[in-house]
Amino acid sequence: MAGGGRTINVLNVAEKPSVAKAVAAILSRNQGLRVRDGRSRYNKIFEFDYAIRGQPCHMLMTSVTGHLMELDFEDRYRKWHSCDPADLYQAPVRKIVPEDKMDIKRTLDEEARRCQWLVLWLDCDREGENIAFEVIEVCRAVNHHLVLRRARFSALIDREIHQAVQNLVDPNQWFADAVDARQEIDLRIGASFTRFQTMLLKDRFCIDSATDDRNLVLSYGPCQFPTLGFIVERYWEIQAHEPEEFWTINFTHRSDESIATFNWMRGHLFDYTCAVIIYEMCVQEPTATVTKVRQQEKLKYPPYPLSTIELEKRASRFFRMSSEQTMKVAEDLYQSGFISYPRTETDCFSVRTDLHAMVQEQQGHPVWGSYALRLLDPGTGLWRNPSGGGHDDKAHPPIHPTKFSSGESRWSQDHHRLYELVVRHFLACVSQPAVGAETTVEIDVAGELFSASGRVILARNYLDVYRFESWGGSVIPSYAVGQQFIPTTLTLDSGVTRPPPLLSEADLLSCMDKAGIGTDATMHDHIKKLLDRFYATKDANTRFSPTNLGEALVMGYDDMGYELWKPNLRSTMEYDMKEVSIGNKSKAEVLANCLQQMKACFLDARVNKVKLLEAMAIFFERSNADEHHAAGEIVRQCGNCLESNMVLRKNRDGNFMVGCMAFPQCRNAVWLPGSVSEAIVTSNICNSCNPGPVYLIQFKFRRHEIPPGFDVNHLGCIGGCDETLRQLIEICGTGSRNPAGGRGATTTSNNVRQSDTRQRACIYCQQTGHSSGDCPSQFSGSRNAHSHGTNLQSGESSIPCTSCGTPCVLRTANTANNRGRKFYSCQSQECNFFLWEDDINNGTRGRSIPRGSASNPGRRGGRGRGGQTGGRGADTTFVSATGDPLSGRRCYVCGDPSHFANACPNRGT
DNA sequence: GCAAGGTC
Repeated sequence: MAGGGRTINVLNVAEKPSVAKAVAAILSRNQGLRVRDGRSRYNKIFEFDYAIRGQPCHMLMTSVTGHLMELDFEDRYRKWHSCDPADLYQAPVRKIVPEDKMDIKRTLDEEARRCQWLVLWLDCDREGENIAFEVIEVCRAVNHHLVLRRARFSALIDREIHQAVQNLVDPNQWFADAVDARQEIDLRIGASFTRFQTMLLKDRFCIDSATDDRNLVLSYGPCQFPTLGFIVERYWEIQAHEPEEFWTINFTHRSDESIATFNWMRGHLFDYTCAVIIYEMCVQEPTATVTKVRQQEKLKYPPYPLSTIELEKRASRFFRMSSEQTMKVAEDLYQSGFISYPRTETDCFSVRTDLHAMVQEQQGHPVWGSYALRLLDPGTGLWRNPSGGGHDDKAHPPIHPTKFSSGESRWSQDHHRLYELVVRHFLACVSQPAVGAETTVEIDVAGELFSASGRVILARNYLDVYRFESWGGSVIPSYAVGQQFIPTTLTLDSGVTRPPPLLSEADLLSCMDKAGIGTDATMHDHIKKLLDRFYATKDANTRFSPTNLGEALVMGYDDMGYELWKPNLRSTMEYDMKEVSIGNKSKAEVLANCLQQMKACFLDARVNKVKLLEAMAIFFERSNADEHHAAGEIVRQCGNCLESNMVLRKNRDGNFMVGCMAFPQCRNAVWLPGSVSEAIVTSNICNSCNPGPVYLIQFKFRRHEIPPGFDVNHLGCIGGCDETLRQLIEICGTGSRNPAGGRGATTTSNNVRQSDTRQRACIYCQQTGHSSGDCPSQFSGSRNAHSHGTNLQSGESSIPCTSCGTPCVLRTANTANNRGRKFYSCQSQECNFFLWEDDINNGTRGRSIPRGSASNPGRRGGRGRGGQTGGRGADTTFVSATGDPLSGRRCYVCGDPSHFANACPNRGT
């Protein structure tokens, strides 16, 4: 770039009007800056003269508003019935400027024609780079000779902007490619699954949530579904929770000064007897000896500078504002100049930011003005340079006030609240942390350790301005090591574990942030979409529950074994995009790979659509239109409800069954041997079974799973006449599973969710249709799993363990909650099967309890996995707080010193 | 009538 020469026209394009204005003001130093309208009313054109490396330039500075183009399928694939949704994985796509962006395009067309250079001032992230190429495409189309240059800047600060324009670079194709790939994948997956599940389910079920079901769309998207997944997963976790009683010892001590509450350092025990024994020891020797007194200064730090997600989370927590409303109000405050750009990941201020000036602006405020004054007074020592949270999007600063206001007349309550939050948060960030003095005291009572702590606030500092947070103080008496005293109260108290709460909006945003679902600018959109699509609801406490529709969809895909509702898919895509953006992988390679996998997944989901239909049928009535869609091959008429047909189905785990189509109203089912690898309904009819016709099924068994003498191919009948099938069911068992706990059993709704009409299964063979009392497998001789290997005494009640086949013995519980209640427990050392006797009559098939949680016979797996469940902290291992076994003590049940009562094998007999 | 990402 040689200096001097003729003046050239330079078209500068920013991502949004505010950036165009700011850059123009900085570069022109407000000297000779002219403004005129373009074709779009929002996107003004600024004009000024400037020299780039000595080259005199007439600068035209304008903007777009985000993406200029949209990706969509070519016209002939746009109509929903125009093609098979599977075709959308290779249907041609194109980028076009949508109608509402045409006026911006016209401005660019007109201005680009008369310019020699195009300088791109888009945000310096991947999306910005992609928008840069959209602008290039539009401008180059009207002017092939344009010289293309990219300005790289990380903040709208004088030095940064001048430096950027003097050091122009090339646009980064890799960054733009990564976004192209993301757009295409999102479009193809979203459109194919949305069309598929909408067309599959909408007319088959009476979905009552929609007011007008002609417009009902059951959308699928790689961000909205994982977001729904978080809500459903937590909901299932709550459903699966079984309260457990626990016991804890509380100790208080009152002195002249105050009262101290000492917490048991074991936390709590689930074994009542163990707790009682320890409690009795404490009662017998109640003298407490102080073993430790620790005094510490504790600091409570102010929050990091405000990013979008934190703004949304805090507005939700402090004001119960929805993230959508927060962003709407923040946008308005930004547009009118009161706060900085509200979509930012950055949570640290640049060292060049003039923080003092920002604080000075606030000193006239009637409420927090005096705090601002104290901050500015070096004598108070209140000022502290803010620390950062380590995030920087290199495009925008943290959200902070940009203009003083003591409240505008047109502001709504939410405007007032949000502006106040932004200002107080900012003032807190540049303040000293609160200081407290904490005292922790540990005492020993009969070998048991207890602790208590107190806190005195020494300096509130930032808490004076950040009224949304508090830090409680509490006073306890003074203690000295070796001091002894007698408790004021010493009690054994019970409590129960509680399930975790439903996800709040702040929780949901955290989950999304952690899993990389959405961006700061779109997270609230995804949450809103779930509400708009009737997939979830939000209560007055900002907590989310899935609707029947949302739960059914997730359940359907879960039953298929797919994690389409989990965040992994998005994370993988994000990883691939990163690879494209740094040149490790090509766009074509990532697209081909991802789309091939997703198409296979789509085709597979379509084969297994019966899972979605079954899940929907749990919650919704079938509509008349469904008559034509049999979800399987008909085997016979149902002999139970006499209304519907029995059809052959394959489960997620690959096992076959024949079930009534009226499920869940009718739960008649015949489970087939677990060794079946293939099953096809034939047109052959059984000659002996009634009422007919009963169509024969061509089975293929896995060779290594059936005994010698049986053929791998078998033309069988499920009507009851088939001896071979009956024997194989006895030998190999069936593929049926214990229905997972925690879903569909407890919530009520006006939809069909039939927990109480569940047909009970026989505990021996797990078939429905008969009870355990008349199970045919009980009389069929030597192949019975439970007839061998027994060492039961005669007359002792037993059942076979449905987990491992070893006989279970009947025992009597001796815990506080269940004293006297009988239960079966498996005799095998390797198996943890457990079943309450009275549950047998409820159709429960028992459960296995994890090793090492001896006092926890009731926890059910459920669908909820991972994450914390409420309350269960300490296990019941009988060791002291230091980890040493309590010396000299023995199991109180059997006297054996090698273990304690909680691990005693004889406990409860 | 589908996605998610920009932004007004």
